[in-house]
Amino acid sequence: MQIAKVIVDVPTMQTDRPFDYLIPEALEDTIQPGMRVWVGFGKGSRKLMGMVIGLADHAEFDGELKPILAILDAAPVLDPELLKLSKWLADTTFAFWITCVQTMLPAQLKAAADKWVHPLTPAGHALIPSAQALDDLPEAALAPVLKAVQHGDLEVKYRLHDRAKVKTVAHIVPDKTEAEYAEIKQTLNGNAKQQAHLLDLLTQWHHQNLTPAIPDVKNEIPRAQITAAVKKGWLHLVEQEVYRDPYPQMQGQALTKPLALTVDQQQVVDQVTQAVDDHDPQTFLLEGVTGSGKTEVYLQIIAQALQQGQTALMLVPEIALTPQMVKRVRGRFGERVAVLHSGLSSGEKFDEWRRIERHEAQVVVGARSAVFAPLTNIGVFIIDEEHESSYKQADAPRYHARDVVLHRAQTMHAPVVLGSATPSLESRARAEKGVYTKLVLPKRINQQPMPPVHLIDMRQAYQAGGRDGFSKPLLDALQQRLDRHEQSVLLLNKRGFSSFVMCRECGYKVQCPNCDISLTLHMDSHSLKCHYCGHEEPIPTTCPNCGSKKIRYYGTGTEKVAASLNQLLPQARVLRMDVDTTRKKGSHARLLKQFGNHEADILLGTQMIAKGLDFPDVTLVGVINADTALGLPDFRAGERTFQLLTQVSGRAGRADKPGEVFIQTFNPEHYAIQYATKQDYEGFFYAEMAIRHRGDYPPYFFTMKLTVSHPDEAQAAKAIYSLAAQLNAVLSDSARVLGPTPGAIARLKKRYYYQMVIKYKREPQLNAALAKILDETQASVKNGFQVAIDPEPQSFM
DNA sequence: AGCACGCCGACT
DNA sequence: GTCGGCGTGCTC
Repeated sequence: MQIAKVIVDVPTMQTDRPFDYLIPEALEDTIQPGMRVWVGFGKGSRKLMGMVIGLADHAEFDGELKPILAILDAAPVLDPELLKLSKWLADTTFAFWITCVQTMLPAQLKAAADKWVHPLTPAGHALIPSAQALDDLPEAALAPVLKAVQHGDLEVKYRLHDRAKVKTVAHIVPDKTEAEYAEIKQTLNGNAKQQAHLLDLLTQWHHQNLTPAIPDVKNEIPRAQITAAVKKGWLHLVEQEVYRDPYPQMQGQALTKPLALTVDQQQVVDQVTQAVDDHDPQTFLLEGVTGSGKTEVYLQIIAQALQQGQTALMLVPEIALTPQMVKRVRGRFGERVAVLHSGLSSGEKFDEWRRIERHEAQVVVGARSAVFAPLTNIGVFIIDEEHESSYKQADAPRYHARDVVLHRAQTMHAPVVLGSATPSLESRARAEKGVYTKLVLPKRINQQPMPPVHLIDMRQAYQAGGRDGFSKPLLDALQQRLDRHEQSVLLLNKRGFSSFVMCRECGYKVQCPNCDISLTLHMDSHSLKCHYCGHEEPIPTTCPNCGSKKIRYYGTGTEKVAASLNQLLPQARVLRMDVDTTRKKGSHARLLKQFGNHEADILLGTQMIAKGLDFPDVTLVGVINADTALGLPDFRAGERTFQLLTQVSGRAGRADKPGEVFIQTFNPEHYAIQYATKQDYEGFFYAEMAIRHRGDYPPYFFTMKLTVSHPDEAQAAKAIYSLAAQLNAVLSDSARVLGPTPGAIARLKKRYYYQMVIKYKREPQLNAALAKILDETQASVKNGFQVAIDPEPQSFM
């Protein structure tokens, strides 16, 4: 008797364990761990997707076993390494095992079952003439249908819909001999020109043994002719699987050759390739200033792994923002590269995933979730811009891609390269302790100096002739670029800022009815929106509170700044780039292309313009508000500000045209801003470490955030205090507990949030205690409680 | 999550 | 007397 251990697609604590299922004889030799299956679960005949996590020859469960109903995959979709990784992920992030499995697979493999009603009797037939999805029924029809099901007039069946659609293209296969085609051509009417042409082509294809794809010949013959020819038996069509290529424009291009390396670069490449050769799972921290040639170093390291017959995994923060990186990697390794990121359609993602799984791609470039790419025999892992907070997933499973990489690298015995101009404090501190090997690229390639950075004290800006948030020096510098036909980039640090509507008379701000925050102004849709729950309402003309007409817009959105620029520099063409103007797929690339084509003089945008921009004619970078993030109650505020300023500063100037940077700030003496001005990472690191040490923050302490929410505020508060008491009982004296406190947004989607943060050095009992808490609170989930545990949270609000 | 079992109010 | 409300407990 063969038994399969299956975890089912029910993400709850009680079901977060394997269940035993009987393997039908017919499936005995086929079924393997890592395959998705279809199983019945629970009373009734509810059917679900499950994942086989192991096989056994006897059941541990002594009740009656249900059988596996079907296997959904011809081959395992998770190999043993990834299957093990899924369990590790569940344990370390306090997430359900099945949730981890789902996040590791492309969305198209998330199979779900729909309920369909089928008529059984004439009475049932009268109600539902033919089979129909239960979810499609109008609300009102539901009750009588359910009644009919109980009476036996209708039957509910489960229909599994796997979204894993494979795209195919029809190919033309000539069915007759050349002689036969010639014969047919004789019988044609003289004006049947298209048919004659098709016969000529068929003759030619038959001769050359070709089976062309329809899209490739659709300009030569109309589709109708082909359909008619199929009927006449001249040819038949064969559907062939194709991959949806996210970068078709790169096909067939010649591969780039490795570039000559500087002495510094060569040293880095040598050290890492040595570790690749030795299968030495050590971690390198590559500290390289902007323009120091990190990418070429990555490419040559990857080449070494490939040469050994191994594969390579490279993570980048968000590919949509760094198209150049994909271009460079694909340019070097061509078709061997698979790309995985959120900008792809789910079909494209699925196809790239399958190319990896079938070993057709050996190099993967992707954003956070690409860390689960089904590569085998990985020779090297690379994380570019390793300090980026987007590597941490904000919702379950709350993993950090860096930790997953380090774990996979251990099992694969492969080295890891963490690259950044401004490494995270955590990584840099590990290098300090010798846990990571520090590598440095201190110089920009071509010896180009860093652009001079001017700090502008905004407390005096208005006396000195500044207007509308722009200081005089920045305005002058912008005007100068306009005169010289050079381009400028303006960064609006939007973190902690949003545009809102406020009444001048009574100070009333329009709030979201579901959440405890102000609504954000959107001029494009002429409405107020809640960024958290999606609530939308029209902009009021009078104050809802006091009835005054003196309602006006506040904030520093890019719209408002663009409007000011229009007034101050009327001749400047301004391109806005933010979440609003880049929401549509491809609009990001389109805007960048426009700017690259000189269709605008000034690119104005938020965080997203700080990354990967590379325009030779940009000679001015201006930061409108450097310090909006500094006021936030977040111990990483200084680090984030330093990183952002350093990053944008590197965007100004090229070899022939020296650049300049202007940073406007209300805190010119702040250490993060000071060190950023001097482009002094090491100085910043030691200053920040001292502060972290004083405050018992990472990297000196680990952190763990617990959040409890409930529709009733008192319930939520009560629950978090009881959790705090439970944890305090197991924590040692060296641990620090912050809170409990109400969440920064105390109410969200009609739920009240309370949270606490634990800072600790070593708490052997903590994980077990948290697991226990999760287990116990699960029982209360149906009473409206939600508990979330976030290891090393990125946000403390 | 879903579905069934189970124990208390307004109806044929 | 029954139909049906949703509390609670299990799912191989």
